[in-house]
Amino acid sequence: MELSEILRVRREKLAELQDAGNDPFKIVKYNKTHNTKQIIDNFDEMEGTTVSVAGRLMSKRDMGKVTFSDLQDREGRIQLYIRLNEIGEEVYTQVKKYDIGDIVGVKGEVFKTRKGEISIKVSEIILLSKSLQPLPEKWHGLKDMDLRYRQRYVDLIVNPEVKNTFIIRSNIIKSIRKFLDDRGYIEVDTPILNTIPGGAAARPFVTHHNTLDIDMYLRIATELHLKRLIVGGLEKVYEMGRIFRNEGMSIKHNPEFTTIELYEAYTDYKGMMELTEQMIANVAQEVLGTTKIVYQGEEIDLTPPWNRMTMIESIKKFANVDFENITTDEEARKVAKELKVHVEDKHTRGEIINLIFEEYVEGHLVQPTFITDYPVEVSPLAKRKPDNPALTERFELFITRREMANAFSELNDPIDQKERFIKQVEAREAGDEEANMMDDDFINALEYGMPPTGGLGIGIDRLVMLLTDSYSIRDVLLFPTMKPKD
RNA sequence: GCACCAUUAGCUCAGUUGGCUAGAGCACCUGACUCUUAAUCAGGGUGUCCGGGGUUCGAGUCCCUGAUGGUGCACCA
Repeated sequence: MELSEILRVRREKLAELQDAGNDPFKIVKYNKTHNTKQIIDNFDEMEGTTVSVAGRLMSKRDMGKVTFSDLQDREGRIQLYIRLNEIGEEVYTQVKKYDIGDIVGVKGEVFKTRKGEISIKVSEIILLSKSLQPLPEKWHGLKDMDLRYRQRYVDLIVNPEVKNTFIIRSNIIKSIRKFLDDRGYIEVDTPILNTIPGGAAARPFVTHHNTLDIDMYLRIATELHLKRLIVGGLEKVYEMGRIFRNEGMSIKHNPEFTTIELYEAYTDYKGMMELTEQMIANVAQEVLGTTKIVYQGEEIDLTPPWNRMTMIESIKKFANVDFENITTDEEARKVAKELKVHVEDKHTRGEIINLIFEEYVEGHLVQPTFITDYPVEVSPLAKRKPDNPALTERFELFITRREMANAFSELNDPIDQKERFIKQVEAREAGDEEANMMDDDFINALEYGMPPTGGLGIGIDRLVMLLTDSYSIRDVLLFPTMKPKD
């Protein structure tokens, strides 16, 4: 295949270097003393000292016998001042052939130009890697979403805010770990390859194990394994990791995404509520330095305590219907019809409450709000409220109209749990592909006795979106799922 | 899954009612320049107009179809 001129020229430059015995790809290391930010931030102490830095050339201003260039490393950029007299004719001729995108190591004195820009007066420069592909244009960057997602490495080179998002993502994750570790939690790893996918209502990815000759499922949640560990006496556990759901993609859904689930013995959903607001506020404070943030133009106040409302109260408030007075499935269906919420004959009162909530309430929940007391029909793993067995000790957290967390007092009654699994299996047999499967071993674990336990799950990607003001989940995933081009 | 929009040079984008050899800026190439910073100055267009059909004397432009992406809806406790 014929290369365009722009690609051909760079390959020729590389071949020339190789022919002259200067193959940049044979260089194995470079000793740098500083990064660009250290020099910029500490200029007063560093002026006049000799440093070595390494990075990518991002621009070039060739003035004949002097060349200015900007070197970019992870922390920032610094200007290079490359003077013929300083480095000699032979090296300077090489420098003239350097391209934007090349990786170099330089040594030189820190100084400030007449125009006041902190720079390095280069005394030694060496090509550490040749770039054979031209970078996108210098002030518009890379805008094509398709290219940005498929070639994230280019996006990261030319769009600084992208790099920043993923540094914040890393800091958020570190901050969460520290928060939980400081409270005596232990981090665990449970299987991603499952023979029974459980802990959530979702369609799994199916794969095959050749030696065992069985189908296996990628996990859709970590819940059931983590609760087994509570049975085992680990008392406080968490797992942060990737889960997989074979469902649609959207601005807030990717087939693989990251959650944290945590379980703590001897507490309940109210304990989880406090932990949730403390943890998220703490993360925001540590990572962003504030608990008052802006998401897509809306101010969000993450300062605890957050709003709390039962699901039935929220429906009363936003749909003007009081389910305290609606006790039968038939009445509930009638109300749904009046509210123009589509329900089927099989739907029960609890399911209808949930459907009305989704239709009428979610869209109002901008500031952090805990919605509590979910119907038992939509909460197959949550403990019933002692004074009302139709409801569960559960909450979901909503911020910016999005579900951010889900938590409950964990159901530890093996007989009740088995009955709820049976109901799920019936739903599955009736065609609901997202209903839970029977997990006999999990029931067995509960039969040994699980202490009263609070459990919590948080969508890490959605939290990162919130804290980095990212519009799409794809903007917080380094390599979002993409369809192959051909 | 449905609808709408997009796809033109390495990148960011123009391209009129269907009309002559498809344009600009950056990048790149040649040359000048020892404090520039969107460096400047002089010269040079490097292209599968997303793919495949069709209409037409003539298609980047119109029609059909496919691909990928974006957005909305649906799906997703």
